[in-house]
This record gives sequence, structure tokens and C-alpha cells, in this order.
Amino acid sequence: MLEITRIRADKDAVIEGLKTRMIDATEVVNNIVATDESWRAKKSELDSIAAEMNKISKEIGMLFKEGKRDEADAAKAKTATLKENEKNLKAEVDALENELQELLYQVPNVPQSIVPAGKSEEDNVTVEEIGTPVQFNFDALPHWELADKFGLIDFETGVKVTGAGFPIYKGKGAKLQRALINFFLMEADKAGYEEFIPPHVVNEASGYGTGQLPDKEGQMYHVGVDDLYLIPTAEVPLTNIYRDVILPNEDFSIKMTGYTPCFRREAGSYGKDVRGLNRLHQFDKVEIVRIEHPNNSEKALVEMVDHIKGLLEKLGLHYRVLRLCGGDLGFTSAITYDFEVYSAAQGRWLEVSSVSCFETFQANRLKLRFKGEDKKTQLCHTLNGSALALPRIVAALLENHQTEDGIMIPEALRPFTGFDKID
RNA sequence: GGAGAAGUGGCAGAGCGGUUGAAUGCACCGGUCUUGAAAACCGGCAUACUGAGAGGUAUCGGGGGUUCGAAUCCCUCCUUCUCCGCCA
Repeated sequence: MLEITRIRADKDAVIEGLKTRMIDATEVVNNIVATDESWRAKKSELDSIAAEMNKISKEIGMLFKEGKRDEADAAKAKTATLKENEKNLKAEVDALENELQELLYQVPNVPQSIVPAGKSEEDNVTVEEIGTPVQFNFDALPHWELADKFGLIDFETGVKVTGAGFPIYKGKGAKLQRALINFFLMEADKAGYEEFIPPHVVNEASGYGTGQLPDKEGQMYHVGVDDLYLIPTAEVPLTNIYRDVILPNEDFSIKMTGYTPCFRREAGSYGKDVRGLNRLHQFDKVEIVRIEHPNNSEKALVEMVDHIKGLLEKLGLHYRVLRLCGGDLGFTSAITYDFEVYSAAQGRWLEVSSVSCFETFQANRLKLRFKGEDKKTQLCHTLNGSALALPRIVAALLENHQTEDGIMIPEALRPFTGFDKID
């Protein structure tokens, strides 16, 4: 959620900034400014009535103490109309407050200036591409065929047990999964991220905190009886650790990592997008989350990008880094870099990571602040990234490292798998 | 799941209908003293909104209610603790 103070201070800059997303926010923003103004007017009216009431109450208290019952009763009579006014005004103020809140929820984050304007993924900018497509001198198989051939993943039985999008990993397929998780966590550890095992289910407040609610409601699995949500990413529980927190000084840099399964309903997906491991309802992911001083978030983002590049290079994958255009940017993000690995057998790019800086957008909802030098509280910046999401990495590993008779495990992963080849 | 008890500032802990945004202690910050430190003493020390400011308003787990007035009374939800049951 954007800070109301920011909109108040320069609404035109906000409207202008949002054009990068190819949206015209003039109406909502104007609406916000107007609602905010009438809210403030009504609120100060309400406050002065409340002040009056408080004053009279104190006087009545005093009169009672002095035993002047009659005068007290007279004073009481005066409060009747005030009380009525207060009640009505309170209702108006509450309504305006809710309205303002609803309006603010509708406005996405303002993209940073280097974010390219654009409507869809076609307008994303390739920042760099590392490696070249693998050449095969035999018929390369897509990962779902490899997974079947070597008995690594059982999609059909997953359908029986749960439904489509819930694969069952087995044998070396399961071991590869565990190895990757371990590898990613160890790399994060080396980079100074503290490891967490958070809850896999969160409450509504946490959903709002990181911005999954209210706008991405349909994306999460909802446990109705207990009114809880299965996490779509570890970002939600990890970042919410710091909900309603005021860090005591400005000397901080919080780096967290965690492996969790992620659950996404992915309503509306179909076709080649959902084939094999390309898009699942449940998948594993190691996430990195950072909470930074506003002055340090830019540097942090670079570090995160470099960290992810390192992972992909150690796995020997051909990949590219995209700077998302405004239209492809997530609702809460100010800037996002996507990482895609090239799936040689499918002949397409697969997104394996997304690294974003949210600036104060999440922190504002989370009420995550720090105390500055001048003792004033200020909102922190939050960032996060996948490091990495497993299924498409597995898909790319299987496809890109296949030989005629098996699949080679990258050197860096072998200490974790305990085997160097799947055959 | 059943029965009880409790939730107050960073922590501990008063207050149980009226100048209480909240005693007191500890912690913390600033100062005096000291060669330095400790001790002692003095001062400061919640958050948010609003206002140019003085100030005003709200907040004692969350929400609702009674009252001129609620941290204090009532309802409800949540959480924690103790006992019982169940259980990896």
C-alpha cells in the first residue's frame, strides 16, 4: 500500500509513475486525495467534539467530588446533543476511513524509474543472457518423458492421491529434490542469510501484510474451518515475522532464508504451460527475504541478483535475466528481475526466480519500521527473491544435462545427491 | 476437546468507575560528580493520526456494549498458563 503522505505530497508524480504500468490512475488517485481531505476535515471536527466531551466529563467528576450533585446533573444534560453529534460524526469518519483504505488497496506500487514502460511480457528487457543453448546429437526428451523413463516423478499417481498439479517424486527424483533444497539453503547460508522454518499456513492478517490479500485472494488455498491460508511462498510467513515491528536503530540489515512447499491454485492455467513440472499446485522453493534501510535496498537487490546468478551458474544452466516492464510487474513490486532458464528440449524459457524490491509498499501494510537518528520512525524497505523454485530447475536440469543413456548431475550438486548420474 | 486462571509501557509490576497515557522498580538515553569506571543524584524515555504551532484525538490482547466519564463493569473473540482427556 502506498503511503498516503506520498500521494498527498505529490499525486501527479504517483499518477505519472503508474503510467509505466500502462494504467491511468488519475481517477483513483484524485479520489484518494478527495477522500483523504474530507476524512481529515471530519476527523478534526470529531476530535473537537470529543475534546469537549472529555472536558465536560472531567468537570462532572470534579463536581461530584465537591458534592455539587445538582450542578453535575445539569452538566450531564448538556452532553446529550454532543453525544448524538459525536455518534453521527464517528459513523461518517469510519465510513470515510474504510473508503480511503479500499481506495489505497487498489493502487499498485509505483515502479522505479529504470523500469521500462510496457504492457506485457513482450516489453520486458533482457538485461543479460549467460550461456548458450545445449546442442544434442540425439533426440532430446522433454523432462516429463525423462522423469517417466527414469522413474523420478509419478504424475498420474499424484492425480489419484490428490489431483492434477501435485506430483509425487520418488527414488532419485525425490533425492534430487532434497539435494537441491539443501544446496540452495547452504548457498544462502554462505551468503549470510539466517535459515528459518516458518509455518506453512498463515492467517488473514499475514496475507494482507505482504499483499496477497485482498487482490490475489483466489491464488491461495483457503482452509475454511480455521480461516487460514496455505502459503503461496515463504515470503508471506518470513516477511510477516516483522509485521508490527519497530527496529530500534537504523543500523540493520535483516537477511532471512527458508525452504517451504508453496501452494497455488493457479486457476485458469492450461495447455503447455501446465505440462509436466511447468506449473504446479504444490512445489518446493527456497526463498530469500531482506529487510533494509531505504538507503541500502538498491545495493541489496544487486546482491540478491548476483546470488541467484551464482546458483544458476553452479548448476550449469543457460539462463537470462529480465527486467520486468511495468505491465508485467507484480502489484506490490517497485522493480523486479526475473530469471529464466532455457529448457532445451521444450525450446522455451522457464521462469525460475523473481527478485523484487517493494520499497515501503509492504512495510506500510506490515507497519514495519525503524527508528532513525532523529528518533523518528520510518518505514523499512522489503525485498525478496526465489533462490530458487525447484520444479522448473529440475525440468531444466533433466533436459539440459541429459545424455543418450542418462542425466548428469552438476558437480556442485553431487555432494548433496550422493550420486553423479541418473540412469 | 473439557474445567479453571490470566492478558497493563522494552521488561517486571501497581491501579479495579472520575485531573490515570497510566504509580513504582529495572533496563535504556542525556547530564552532574570521577583520572576513568562504578555508585549516588538530576533530567528524559510508548505508538499512531491530526495541526504551522500550542495543542487535540485515539490506544491498558482484539471487537462490541453500559455510562456524562472505562485500564477498571458487561458481552464476544483471540492468546497464554494450570489441571484433565486425546495424540506424532
